[in-house]
Amino acid sequence: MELSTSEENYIKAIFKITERTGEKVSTNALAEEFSIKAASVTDMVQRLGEKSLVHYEKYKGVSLLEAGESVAKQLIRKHRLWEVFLVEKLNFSWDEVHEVAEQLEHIRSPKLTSELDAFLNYPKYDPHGDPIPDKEGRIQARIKLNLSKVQKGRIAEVIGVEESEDDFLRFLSRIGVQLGTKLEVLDRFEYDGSVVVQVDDEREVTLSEKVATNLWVTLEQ
Amino acid sequence: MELSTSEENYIKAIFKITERTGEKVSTNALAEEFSIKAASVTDMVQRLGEKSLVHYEKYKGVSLLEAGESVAKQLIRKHRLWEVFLVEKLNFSWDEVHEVAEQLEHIRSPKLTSELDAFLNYPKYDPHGDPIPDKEGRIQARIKLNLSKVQKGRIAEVIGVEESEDDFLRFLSRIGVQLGTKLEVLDRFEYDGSVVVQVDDEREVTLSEKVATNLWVTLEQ
DNA sequence: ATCGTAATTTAGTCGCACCTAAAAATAATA
DNA sequence: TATTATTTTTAGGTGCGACTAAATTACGAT
Repeated sequence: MELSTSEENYIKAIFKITERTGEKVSTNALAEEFSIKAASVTDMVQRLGEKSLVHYEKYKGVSLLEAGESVAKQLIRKHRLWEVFLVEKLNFSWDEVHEVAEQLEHIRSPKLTSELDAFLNYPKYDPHGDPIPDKEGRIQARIKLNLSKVQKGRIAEVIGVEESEDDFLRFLSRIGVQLGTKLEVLDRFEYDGSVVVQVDDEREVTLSEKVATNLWVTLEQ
Repeated sequence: MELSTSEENYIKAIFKITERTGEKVSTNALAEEFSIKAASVTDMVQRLGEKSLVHYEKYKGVSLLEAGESVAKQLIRKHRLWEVFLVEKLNFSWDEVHEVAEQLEHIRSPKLTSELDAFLNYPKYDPHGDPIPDKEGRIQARIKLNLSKVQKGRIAEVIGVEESEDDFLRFLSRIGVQLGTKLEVLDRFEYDGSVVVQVDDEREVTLSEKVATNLWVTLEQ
């Protein structure tokens, strides 16, 4: 079935909000997401319901049916593959990619997607550390958390940043932190939120709370 | 000014048809191009006229104004850059690229275009041998003609193919012909349209009329 | 359990990009 | 030149995806 860009965006948003809240998605939540009016959302979700992409009951919110879920996963796959491409091949920084990837994800061409995947060497995660669904929509989940939440003694691997201002990225490169870097949390100071870490079993560095909350990591084991 | 994909497509088509015919473009010609009705075209060219992208007079056809021409050239630039990308990096063959490039050319991101250009090493021509406009829309013209039209004694450089069936591409690679190959026309047989060429100052090969008309070349000097 | 507020839907409108049918202008031909 | 044929435009209509205003439903507090 051929979907419009708008329809695709609704489906992706429903997926995203469901993932976050676990609940059926309200018209208001979608209206909020797109900065449009709830009445417009009602229109659209009714149409998506007729196409059997979502389950919709008046006043009770909307959830994805299987067909819709598969559409959402393909979109996320394309979005994240393009993000990898933009960062690795075209010198985009982590926070410049989103807007362009929003456009690129709607390009229709199975060959384009699979060849891009191969060209990028079948990446498993995007530059923000989020997993890239495979052709069948399967997602390699891993727990993604803030460095500021990691307990003393644990070893964490850097998988992304929250916001990537130039200045912050320069700071990271100066202390030798990049994607894949292992950080052992040696100590945490609750009173100012700072953390002492050992970078790649070598240097010891103290990171401010701001830095720590900007770093996405995953735990070893 | 933000243009819709449709508006962009009209502008590109007007540019293309003007280039081919040299005349003002008729509503019918555009209707033909998009397989839609002339009445719909009238609607659109009126809107484009109000936006000062085209010059339009009732019953007299339409032509691009400067603003429109610049839009057209940027679209052609993006289209051809993407074609190079698809062929060189993603293993698309020369005749698979058009449809996807039609979609990709509408992506809005100046950074994407300029970085892609750099990533591809500032190509001057696309896989069909057509020139890629630079950032300012300037086009490096070169005369593109069929190998079947080249006079005896002249040296021609292969710059593209018309249709690229797998079988034809395999044949080319077998006789050592690829983009950039120099062909000296040793002889031409008018009665069956075949041509005898010397490939890269080495092998001598006879090409059928069908092969010769499928090869786009440019002349030395 | 009821009442008031917040959330949601319905009804009607608008621009875009197409359509059909009919009218008008232009071009071709006798 | 007059008539016919073709091209183009106008007028009015449709679905999409947004809107506003008004009606309806659901929910939280008393």
